[in-house]
Amino acid sequence: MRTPHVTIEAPVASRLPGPPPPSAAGPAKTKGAPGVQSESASTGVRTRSQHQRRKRIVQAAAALASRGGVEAMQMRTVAERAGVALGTLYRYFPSKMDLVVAVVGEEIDLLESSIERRPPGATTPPGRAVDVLMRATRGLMREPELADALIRSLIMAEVDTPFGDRMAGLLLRVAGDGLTAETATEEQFALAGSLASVWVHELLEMLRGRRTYEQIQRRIEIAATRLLVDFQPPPSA
Amino acid sequence: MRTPHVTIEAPVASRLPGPPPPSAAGPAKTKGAPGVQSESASTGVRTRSQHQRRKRIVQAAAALASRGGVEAMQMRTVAERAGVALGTLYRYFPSKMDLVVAVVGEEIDLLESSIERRPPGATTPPGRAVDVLMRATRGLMREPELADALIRSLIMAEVDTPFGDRMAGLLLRVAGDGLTAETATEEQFALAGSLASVWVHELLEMLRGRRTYEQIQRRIEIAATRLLVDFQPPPSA
DNA sequence: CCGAAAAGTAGAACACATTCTATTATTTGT
DNA sequence: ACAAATAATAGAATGTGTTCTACTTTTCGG
Repeated sequence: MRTPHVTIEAPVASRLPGPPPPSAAGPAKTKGAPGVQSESASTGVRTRSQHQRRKRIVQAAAALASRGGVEAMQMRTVAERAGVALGTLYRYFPSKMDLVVAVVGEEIDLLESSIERRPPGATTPPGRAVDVLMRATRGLMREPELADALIRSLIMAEVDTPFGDRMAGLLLRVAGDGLTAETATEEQFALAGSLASVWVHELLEMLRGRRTYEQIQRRIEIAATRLLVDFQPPPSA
Repeated sequence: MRTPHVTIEAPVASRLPGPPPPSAAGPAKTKGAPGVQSESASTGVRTRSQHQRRKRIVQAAAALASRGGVEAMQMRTVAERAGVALGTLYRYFPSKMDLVVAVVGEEIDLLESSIERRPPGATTPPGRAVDVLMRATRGLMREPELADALIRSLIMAEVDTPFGDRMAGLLLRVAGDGLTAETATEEQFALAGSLASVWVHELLEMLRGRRTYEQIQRRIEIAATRLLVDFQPPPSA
């Protein structure tokens, strides 16, 4: 299982071979066509009660993680708090990591809707990117234990981790004023991705107690300024 | 223990409170002068046999990790292969992570001496940085299991992780032609650090099978070009 | 409504990091 | 060289993720 690939293989489509139920922590593969995609079909869910269960599980997990971090989020405890059997929990989330990924997914959803509600106001691409990243930073700082748990686990995750990609996409959108993974050049995409990874790293350093909020801001600004120079707002040119 | 800090406290000097013996997984602080460095004083070791033990342990650990990755590197097995008791192993390395850090330290040492032997030939700062990073990448690729194990563990590590810092320092040296953490500006240091974190991230993606060597190279080049623009070789100006 | 398949449950079982205990070397100060 | 201190050892014990078993409900096609 823990075999690193190194050479890309199949596009890593569906990871879970047999698992029949909902599961599909699969934050998905940037759904081929950005059209619809009823979450019922995608996740292979059957009934509504399964959605309920899944939600209860993720909720319980998040609540526990908000307290003592990943270690407080013990599978037995999560199952108990969610009112499901341990076996069921494992049916929904084949490993603790998958559960963590699901929790993170919700957090990112939150950030994205927050961005939509109140878009970054800065006038330059780097400015907007920094704005978004620092907003995300503050959000995560509110629940240090959870943030710590989530970020680390995500990095460790064997499962498909849309974290970096989603962040990169988000940055692309706000920095490139409407750019998407499709309309951006490969280079721009790479740059957004780089900025995202710098952010993640700084966040980790902060959680380790080796950076203050201000230091992170400074470093993110420095990196963003360099990395996003070519993101001149498309129209004005 | 798993409490993230968020607000910097004491400069996190010595982590191990009481542990009397060797320990000091401390891959050291980029030895001031690249000259000698009797490994006896630095680690606070007592006898020679302890050096032997320590070395045997790290060796056994590395060997095991080269095979099945972190999971093959089980503490019991390491202890056995190294010919020490489990308790002793834990006396030297309070946790598996510490052991991993030690193994990584050796790898980095290897890279550094390789760099010294054959310095990057490129003429631009970004070029030299890319050279070094890709050389490191190739080195790690030779033992994917080990690389995977090491990188992940390092990122997860609660312990002081000189990884990023050492890499940043190394980049600073090769890119800024002789710059050190001391002579560089805070900004340059931050930029080198950013590049290092981008590299680590790309490496992880590769180990996950989501990047090819070529893609990494391309991305590193893109990021390095932007991040190291101000690193103009100091003299020519 | 019936029976098979799928999902859920309770709880035992297993694996591995980490800790603890009792005992036996080794080292060290004098 | 001797006693106290320190290191090492063998191995049991603990904690938590993960797996497995046997059994009960739900769901669903007919």
